[in-house]
Amino acid sequence: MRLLILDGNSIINRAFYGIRLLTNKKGEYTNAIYGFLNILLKLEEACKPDCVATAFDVHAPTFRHKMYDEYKAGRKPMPEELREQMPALKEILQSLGIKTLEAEGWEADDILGTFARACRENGDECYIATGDRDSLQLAHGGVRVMLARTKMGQAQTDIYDEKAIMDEYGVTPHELIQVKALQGDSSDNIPGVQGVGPKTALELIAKYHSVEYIYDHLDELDIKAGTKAKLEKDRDNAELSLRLGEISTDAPVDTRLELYRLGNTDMQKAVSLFTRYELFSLIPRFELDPNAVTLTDDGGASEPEAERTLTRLTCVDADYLLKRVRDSEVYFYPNIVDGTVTDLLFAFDDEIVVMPSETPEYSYFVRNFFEDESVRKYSYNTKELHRLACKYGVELKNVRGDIMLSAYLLRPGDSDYSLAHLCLEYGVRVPEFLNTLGEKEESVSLAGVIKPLSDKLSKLIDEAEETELLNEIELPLSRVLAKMEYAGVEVDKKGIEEFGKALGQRINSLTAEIYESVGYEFNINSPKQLGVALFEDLHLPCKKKTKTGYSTNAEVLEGLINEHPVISQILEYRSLTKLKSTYCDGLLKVIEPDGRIHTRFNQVETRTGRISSLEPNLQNIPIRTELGREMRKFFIAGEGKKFVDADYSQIELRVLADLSDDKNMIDAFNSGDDIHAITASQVFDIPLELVTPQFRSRAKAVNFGIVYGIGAFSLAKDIGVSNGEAKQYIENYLAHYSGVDAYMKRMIELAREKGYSETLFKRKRYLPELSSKNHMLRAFGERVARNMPIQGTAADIIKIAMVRVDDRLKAENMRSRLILQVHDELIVESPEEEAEKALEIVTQEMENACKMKVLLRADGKIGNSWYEAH
DNA sequence: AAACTCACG
DNA sequence: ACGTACGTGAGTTTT
Repeated sequence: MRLLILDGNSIINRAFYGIRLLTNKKGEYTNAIYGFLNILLKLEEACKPDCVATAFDVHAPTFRHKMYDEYKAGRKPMPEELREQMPALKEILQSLGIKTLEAEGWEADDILGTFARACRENGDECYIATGDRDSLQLAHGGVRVMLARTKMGQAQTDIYDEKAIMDEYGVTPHELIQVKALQGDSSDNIPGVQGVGPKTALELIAKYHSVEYIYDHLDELDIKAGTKAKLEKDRDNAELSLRLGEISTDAPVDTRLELYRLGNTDMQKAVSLFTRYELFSLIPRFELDPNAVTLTDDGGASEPEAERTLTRLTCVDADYLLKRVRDSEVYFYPNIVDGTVTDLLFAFDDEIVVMPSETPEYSYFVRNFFEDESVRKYSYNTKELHRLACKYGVELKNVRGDIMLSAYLLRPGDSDYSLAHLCLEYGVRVPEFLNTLGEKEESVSLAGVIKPLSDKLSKLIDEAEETELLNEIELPLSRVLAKMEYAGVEVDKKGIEEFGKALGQRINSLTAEIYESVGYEFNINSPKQLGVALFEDLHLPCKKKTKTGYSTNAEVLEGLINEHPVISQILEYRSLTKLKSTYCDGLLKVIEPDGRIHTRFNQVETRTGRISSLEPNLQNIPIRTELGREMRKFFIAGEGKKFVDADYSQIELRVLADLSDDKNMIDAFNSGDDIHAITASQVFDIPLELVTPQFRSRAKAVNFGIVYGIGAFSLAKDIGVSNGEAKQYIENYLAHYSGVDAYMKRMIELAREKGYSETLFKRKRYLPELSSKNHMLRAFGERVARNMPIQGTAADIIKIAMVRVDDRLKAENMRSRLILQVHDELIVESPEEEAEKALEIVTQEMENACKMKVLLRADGKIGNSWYEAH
């Protein structure tokens, strides 16, 4: 038989420090559990054991004293975030049928040693898994030690047997104890011989094999006088160390291997624990069957749902299917391959009807089905369906539900909204479907979950009071976004190419100048090489470090600008290469055959409710520097058209004024537009007419800071004043805008009570961080509790505006089209003769999207390019 | 895959 | 005593 036995404490420690802190939605830490189970899988895969056991330390009551010594010796006590995870891990291991072994007064490695001896004596194979090199001494007589390492987040194991240890250390495993007795180990309180390090110790043992022999023959041996003296002086310590360093082999544990055989998984318990700790990706890897259990809404488990048998039917008669869905609620799943919708699969009770994209009638069916207003449609990822509708020149009408959008509203921090994953999270059974060849057909199974998931999620959305948000904002928005993606934006390809070429030339000459300044050639793009060049070879003062080396970011470099001429060359190099690679080369790669760029808007990405743009990201096209801004000249309106661009003026601050109901701030907005100047006048107590640009800009920074959940330190850094001064600014601010002060406090309190923050439109963000024992995390949660309602409400408002602009353009039969959104800015491409009217519509709908205590102002402009229009 | 840097609101 | 503002996506290098 083959046994795998783990040093639980050692492995969970590696896991904890190797993976960043993770929590489930209740705020329970899970990173060490996740990491441990990951390593366990790797180990099982590597040695294919018949039996598995895990050993944990249990210290005797006298441990307290030892702990104090250890603490003094520099060993850190187990952090609270890790301690909390231990009981959960043990429970999970038990549910997987893996016994956990503990013996009071014994350490885990003594238990490992005991099993190693038992296996040796009984002729069983033994694999010992640990992160601690001390256990290498056990690797003899057929016992192997697997050293677990977490290298860059990846679990890795190295297997050591007797030979591998000889090869690496030049001594036998048992002799490693002798080596350690001489060199000592401060973290284990093993004194060793003062002044003898690993090198000398290894040398001595390789030559003489044991501490005893060395001391018995000390006079005769050929050892350097200095070393001899040290050995003589610490003889007692060496002998004590020998006893301390040897792992026991007689811990009181039951070593009968048949007790530890794999295969006694408590499926229900395991699945519900994996679900509770949200270890979804591990469920299939541990070969757990998510259908073994049905989770009740409160997180408990009940008897599994009955197996459903699906029948698959390929539709051969489009009219028949059209008739069958008329006047009813229809649940269907679009199969998406390479980003485009192919087949549509309709779920009727337990019959799935497939409309394959290859059928001649597909196009006829799609047009009629999409436009049929009598069908109440429930599906998944409706934005893709709306895009398909654009392609066919029709509209997808009467969409009542989108599982992806509902799932996003319920848990906006998740990163995986695939149907399979949602079924795990919400405990929906995935019916299996095998075709006539006996192969699984995933798309059929997924079609089968559309209705049960829709039902479950819509109930939860209702309970969260997010039904209106879903129906009035997100669902209609998905259609608008699809149309924007479909329309795309025209770019001047030649212009970008030439700009890129010019940048390339300047980059080349800068590169040469930088090599000249530094004195040799290196990769300027490598922060590592650049750090060496600046801070070692040029001896520039290093002010900040990252966790891997020198920090070379723009802020650091700007601080060094007077130290050396190469700094400004590097800064220019950085800004030019960024422009060239991300914007010129990057955009050229994604121009489609129609000469336009079709970005994709992600509606289910941000935790605050904003949308994001990807492949390419058109929400971060340069504007802050003049050269970067040039890029915007290449985004142009089509032939005979204009860009109509409108952006909200200070929407987040206006939202804050409204939400906080701060009389002073509301008055400020209603009395004039220059909010930053008014703030400066109030915070710095100067008459409005006397506010200098410098004070205005400081006030602006304070305004931003307030929205972000400000700290004095960061504000000070941002505007270059002392810490105390920044603190004074914030205090003055909150004294003048006392409504804001009270509001911020209320937001944190409310979020702590409810466990989430929410926007005016009830969009929620869950904040387990607020109940964290970690100060940093909790402080972060508090900043988010202040920021999310503001950023999120602003996001909700522009979404409403987008839907209304789209509706108006349609209602007025216009050919103008919304094409881009950049958080507080909307861009419409408009036939020249419609531009003025489009401008009026956009600004009007933006300003009236939401009735607030202050006016929402939108400024608009018309131009031939994005550069001109913004 | 992670770290670093930097573009935007 | 600690580390330091909210929200994103992409290119490059390094492990």
